[in-house]
Amino acid sequence: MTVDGAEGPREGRRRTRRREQTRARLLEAAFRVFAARGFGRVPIEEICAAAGYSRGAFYSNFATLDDLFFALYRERAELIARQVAGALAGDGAPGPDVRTAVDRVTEVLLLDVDWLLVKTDFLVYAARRPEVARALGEHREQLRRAIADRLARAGTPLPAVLGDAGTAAHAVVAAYDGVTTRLLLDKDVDGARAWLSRLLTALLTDGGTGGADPH
Amino acid sequence: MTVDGAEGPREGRRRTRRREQTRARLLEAAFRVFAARGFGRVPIEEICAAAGYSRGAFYSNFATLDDLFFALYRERAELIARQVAGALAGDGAPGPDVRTAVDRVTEVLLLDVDWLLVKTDFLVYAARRPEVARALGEHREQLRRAIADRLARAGTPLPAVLGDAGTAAHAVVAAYDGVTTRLLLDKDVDGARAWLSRLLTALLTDGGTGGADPH
DNA sequence: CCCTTCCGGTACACCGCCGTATCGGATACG
DNA sequence: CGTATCCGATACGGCGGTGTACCGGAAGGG
Repeated sequence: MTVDGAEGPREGRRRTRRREQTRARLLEAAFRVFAARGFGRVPIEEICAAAGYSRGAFYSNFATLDDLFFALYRERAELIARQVAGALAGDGAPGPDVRTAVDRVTEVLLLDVDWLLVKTDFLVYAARRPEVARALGEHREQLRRAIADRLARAGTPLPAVLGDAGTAAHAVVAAYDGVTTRLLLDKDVDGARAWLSRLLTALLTDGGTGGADPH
Repeated sequence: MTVDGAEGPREGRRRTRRREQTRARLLEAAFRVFAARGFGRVPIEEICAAAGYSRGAFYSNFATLDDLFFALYRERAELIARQVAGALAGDGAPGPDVRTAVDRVTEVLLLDVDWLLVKTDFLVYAARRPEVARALGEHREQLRRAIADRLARAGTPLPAVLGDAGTAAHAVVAAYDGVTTRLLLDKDVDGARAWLSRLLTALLTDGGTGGADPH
């Protein structure tokens, strides 16, 4: 009730230093454990152990395991989104060089199989929870729009079948998802990158040979 | 020890009538429950209840829940494979009408969201078990080859970027997987079908407008 | 029509994990 | 440097699910 005027981070905590530390460590450990064993097969204690804590720390920072999982996804997804946006915006003038942009984004998106594992876990998790599905859908939509913008900026001749940049961006996302599926099974990151690059070339250009040949 | 000569289905069971019945019912119930709640979140008893049995029936027919899950996937996957093969082989002469074949296969593959849910569960399950991943990979390879054959038989001009029919078949599978991912989130089967059709058209032809417009 | 064989129901013991309550030690503030 | 506050470790009760042992009764075989 006191009206101490300052900028006021007054809502909630006071002893935030240590807390954030452990929270971060828990999230990081959770990522490793989830990647290795899959969400839903992981007891809370295992994450705590991996992070070097006991369950008390967990219950002090998260309400439930779903809670942590959601937080984890949010954090990493936003990181990736920023990287992708950076890779898309950061290239030079709105040149028609879509290929370069494609390769750069490909590198960001298909970097880490562990992330793909967790992301897919999150997908099936979301698929059965309308609320979560909406959130995930919006996040994907965001990415899609970034791609569409970049495509539009390029102003290159998109194949007639795809129509506008928005549709083409959908195609790009679909290709990414498709390649991901295969990558989850054969774990061949380099092959997947090459293959995605080739797929995108096929989608975004009318003819023209190109793309690295798949391994 | 008696050598009764007949054709001899003598290995194992004798009271097979009832048994197969319950096994089938358990599998069917498991499919429903897994689709609704996801593998890994389902206690054995829930499946039994859905099938109208008690846990005794389960343990009499399966060793573990993983066991049942695997059997379930095998059964359904082979069913689908047969349907796809049929749809591909069953169309007329090796005409260049790839579009028709595409649409027909699309209908089979994107028929049932429940199946896609279970299939994706199985994917993440397999992604963490090399043995299972190999098996699943081989099954996909089989499907891929059927598609490649059909594509080769069509003898139509595939875009240069994709190269041979085998590569093009990979692209088809990737597109299917990609569309699946989105479908899991928005549950729009008709939209997904139209979209897949369009994607495949873009991939398999050089230019040419075509494909139903997405909803 | 008996009887052998097996199937599926029931009861039990066990274990893993969860969530909470409590407490000692660490940390920021005056 | 004292002290109020918070954080995370530990201990406990409880529940849910598993796997097994046992048994009654159904389904084929003769």
